[in-house]
Amino acid sequence: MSARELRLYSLLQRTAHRLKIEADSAMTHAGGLTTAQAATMAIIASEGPVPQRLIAEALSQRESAITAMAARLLKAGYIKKTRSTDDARIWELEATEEGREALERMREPFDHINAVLDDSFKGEDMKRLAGALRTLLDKLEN
Amino acid sequence: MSARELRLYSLLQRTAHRLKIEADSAMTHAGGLTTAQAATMAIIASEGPVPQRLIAEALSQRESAITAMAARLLKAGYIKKTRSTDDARIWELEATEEGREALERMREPFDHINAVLDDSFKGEDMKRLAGALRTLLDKLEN
DNA sequence: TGATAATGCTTCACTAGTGTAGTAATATCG
DNA sequence: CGATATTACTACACTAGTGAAGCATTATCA
Repeated sequence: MSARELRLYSLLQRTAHRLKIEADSAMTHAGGLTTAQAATMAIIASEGPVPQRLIAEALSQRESAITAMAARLLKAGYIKKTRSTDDARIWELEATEEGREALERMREPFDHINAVLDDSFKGEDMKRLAGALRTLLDKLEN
Repeated sequence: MSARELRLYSLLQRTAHRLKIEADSAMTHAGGLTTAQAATMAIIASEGPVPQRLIAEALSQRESAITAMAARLLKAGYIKKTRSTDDARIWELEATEEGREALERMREPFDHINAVLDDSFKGEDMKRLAGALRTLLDKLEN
């Protein structure tokens, strides 16, 4: 079976897209963050004060995407930006108390998404799927 | 192993995102279409004159997304829109000769993407991955 | 040390999607 | 038959990303 026959590319894209919609719906319903914002906040909250470049790397995105995202999170009052004292080119992002609370509210809807996933394929299959995705991602990131 | 432990959600999103970038790069290099445009064109070209609603369904998208995409494809001269004679609410989309040619040019870059996929996991693994994704997608679409 | 390169971020125009609120056109039903 | 609901699409404001060009700041090296 080839990727072409299985239409693997479009299957992957469509599944990721639908899953994102499901997650966004659960999250905006719980109030506060979108999935993209939650992904960014999760890094900022756990990694302490973190330069934008590292966030871009962690999310496989461009720095310009983080500039825009940081502006939205800043406007919402979820993060604060401060210049690094070591290197004046670097902006460090840090979560505010409000940001941490918003992220905390996302725990439940995110559990829902994980439940959908856990429900779809159990144990060995799940591990194999994760392994396959990781292999592919590593290949794509060289 | 749970979805949470494996960070399956973010792994899936990130992999889909990176793969899309790879595909878009190959396709725009070959000239003409983006992956999103190619996906839409593929349906229009094979399905003959097709109402926008059906394209939205096939791609798991909203109709407003198809309105916008159709406008871009129309502007590029790749499709034509005609009112259905049966039902005056329906716009039917059809590929122009130029559109078919552009789609044809995407065959090679798309083969490249499939090669990356075929290269990442062979035979049984591939089939299992496709099966897992399909299961999940079906569940999400109810 | 001083010119040049590299780095971190921003800006801009663009694609691509959601979701909500519309507008015609068609279907349905008392 | 006419009121009402449904359908197919559009318009709009928004999020979220790319990619290229540009601007300070820091690093590198002849």
